[in-house]
Amino acid sequence: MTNPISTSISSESLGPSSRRKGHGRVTLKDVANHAGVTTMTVSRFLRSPALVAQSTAQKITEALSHTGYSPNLQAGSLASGRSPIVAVIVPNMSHSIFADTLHGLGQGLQTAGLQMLVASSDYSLDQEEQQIRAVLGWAPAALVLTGRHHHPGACDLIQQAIASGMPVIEMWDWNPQATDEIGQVGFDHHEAGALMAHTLLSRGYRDAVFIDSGVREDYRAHVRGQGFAQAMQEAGRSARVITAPVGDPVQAGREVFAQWLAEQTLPVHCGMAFANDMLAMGAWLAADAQGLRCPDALGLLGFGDFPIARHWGGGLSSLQIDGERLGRECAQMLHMQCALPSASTAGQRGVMPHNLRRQIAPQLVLRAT
Amino acid sequence: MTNPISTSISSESLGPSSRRKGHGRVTLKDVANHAGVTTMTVSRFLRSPALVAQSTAQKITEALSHTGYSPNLQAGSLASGRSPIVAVIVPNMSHSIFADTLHGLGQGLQTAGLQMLVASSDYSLDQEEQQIRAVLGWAPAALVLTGRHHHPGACDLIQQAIASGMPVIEMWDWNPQATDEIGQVGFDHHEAGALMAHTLLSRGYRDAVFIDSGVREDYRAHVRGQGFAQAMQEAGRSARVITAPVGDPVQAGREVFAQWLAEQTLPVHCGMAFANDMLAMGAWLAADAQGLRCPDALGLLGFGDFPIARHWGGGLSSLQIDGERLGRECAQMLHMQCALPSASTAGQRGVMPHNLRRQIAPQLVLRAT
DNA sequence: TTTGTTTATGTTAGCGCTAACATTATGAAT
DNA sequence: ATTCATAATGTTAGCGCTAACATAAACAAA
Repeated sequence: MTNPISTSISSESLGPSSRRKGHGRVTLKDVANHAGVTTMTVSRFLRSPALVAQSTAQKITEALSHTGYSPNLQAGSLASGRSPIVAVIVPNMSHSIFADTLHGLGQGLQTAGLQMLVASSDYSLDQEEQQIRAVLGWAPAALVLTGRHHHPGACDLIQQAIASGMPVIEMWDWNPQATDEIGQVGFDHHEAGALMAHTLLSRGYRDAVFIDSGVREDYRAHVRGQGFAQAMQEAGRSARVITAPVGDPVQAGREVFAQWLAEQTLPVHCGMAFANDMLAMGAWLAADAQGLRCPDALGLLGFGDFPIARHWGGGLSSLQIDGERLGRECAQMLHMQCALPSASTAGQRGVMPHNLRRQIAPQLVLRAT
Repeated sequence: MTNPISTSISSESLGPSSRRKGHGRVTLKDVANHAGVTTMTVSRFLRSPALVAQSTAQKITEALSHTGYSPNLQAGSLASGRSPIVAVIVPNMSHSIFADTLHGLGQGLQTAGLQMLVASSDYSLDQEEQQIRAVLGWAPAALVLTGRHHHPGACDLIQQAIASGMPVIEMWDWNPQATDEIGQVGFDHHEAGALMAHTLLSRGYRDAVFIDSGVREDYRAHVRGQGFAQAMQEAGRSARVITAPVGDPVQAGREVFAQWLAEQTLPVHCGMAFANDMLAMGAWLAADAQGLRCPDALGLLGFGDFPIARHWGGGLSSLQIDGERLGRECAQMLHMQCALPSASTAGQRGVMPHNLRRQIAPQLVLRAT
């Protein structure tokens, strides 16, 4: 009796010719044996304690702690056809916006006892399809994707998933034409771009440009650029979009600004909208070095409102997206759909009261620039 | 024949009295029926194609694409006792360092066909234990934790996991006394703190303070503070550590600096080391506002070398930790241990050639401050 | 031919759990 | 008592897959 815990051995006698031995873990059977009941009773106790008698419950509780039982979720999910896993695919988890989103999503799911299987597609639709295929193998309770554009093969998988009753959410974007069965948690990037244009114009800049991200696959940034350009055009102004180089975004912002400035005839008085705050910060640095101050000579408007933005050069104006809230909203939407083993909601799966759309409106934050 | 795909129906005739119907997915059986072989042959083909005849392989390939089969990983893992899941627990996934780490880890695992189940403990050891318990239910291929301090209950779980042959890694820290069976990927925070002290002293500051994080549970920051203080003491200087307020770290840096400055008798000439770059940036702002310039009046040394650090006020000096690399190193270490179904490595699990330690040395980056 | 060896597939029995039904105690109503 | 409802537990089968063994076919060696 060196170790009182985990002395239990599965399949009691371990018959001489057992063709397959367990993997050494404590199983329901161990607990049941210890408590003097069947596995079903223990299972029932774990699932809905109200259904077992007080006296039995006590014995089981004792047996559980004595054996140190931890349920095998693979077996449980396989048998019940329900899984506590939510699969999430983001383009990149080190970008602060997606990191925030994952954080919010994770926290939100946790409270519902759901777990998060995460993969990053690295902004590649091909990879995304692979990932979707891989995670669907777990028959997750739900699938959370980033954006509305997917590889055709991925679309098939998504359709199949939806058809089988699995909730699917596209986040960080807004697709009014999406099937009513795909959740949408995000905002319209075209509109966001337009908002940036209008903001700059209303602040008195006669002209404005959009500095787009150099990451070719970041189509949401490009769409903002298009929205920006269209709004400018509709206002009768030039609709210029410049693409920043790839690499360190702050440096890219610096460079693209310097390049742009070289083409200008002084004195400059222009609005600049950026695909993200980092680019804006870089531009601010380059401008500041040239003695160009905001908001007189220039109006800089970033995107994302990263935590440092408020502290940058007296305050960088930006379009704030609350990534964490976005994640939490996804989680909340899933709470309603993944109705866990709450016997009441049995029957139909994926009870979606049609409010599968949550618009997370960007918040305009005007500061010194 | 409206839909050529997924016309297959499991358990062929769906006998009149089948007590349990499948969940509607395409199963191995469907593929096997279509190809005219048994499920075992299909399974074998998927696992090690070399073992089935050319002609059969072709029929199976055809059947696979015709049915759109996607394996049920729950069932597979349950039957084989192997799981492609790696469970990862971080304190917070929105902090850029951990986000970078997750990114690196995710990318690294992906290449090995491993998937990542992520949970964040929110810097709470209690929550961490819960999470560990939850993820262990999936009998993951490995467990990756952050830091070397855990709840006693968690330690039991970890020991049990190790005993059952599961690779466990503690990252972002360095515990020379750890069991040889717990992987260590990180660095010694005490030493890192000492390095910060020595750096400031060698730059000519006669005195220096450490600004600690206000997050009580961020013990790694506190340990750096202790290392800093001890090194200062050993150098015969004052060993002052000040704790910043909680909340927006940049703001906290501002405030803590202002407070500190109020206690000084001018002119100031002091080194300051910070628990992270954000705090340092805040202090820089407050100092700059007072006309105190670096490196003459002050020597600021951040920690983490966040991407903006190089652009902050002409360049913020910092101790760089490559979070992404840290994650990749973890992944690489796991590659070796989670030897996937490569028949050759059968037999013992967790073949660890004792090199379960990877020191990720912080890199000193000296800039303007 | 017999025997052995290899190659390709099939059979059986489970992995650990839970849905669905079956059964037995327990008490209340007739 | 008899009947019926309810509460508490047990039985059986099977989720979809794979390990381990068994078999059959093909060919070489004796």
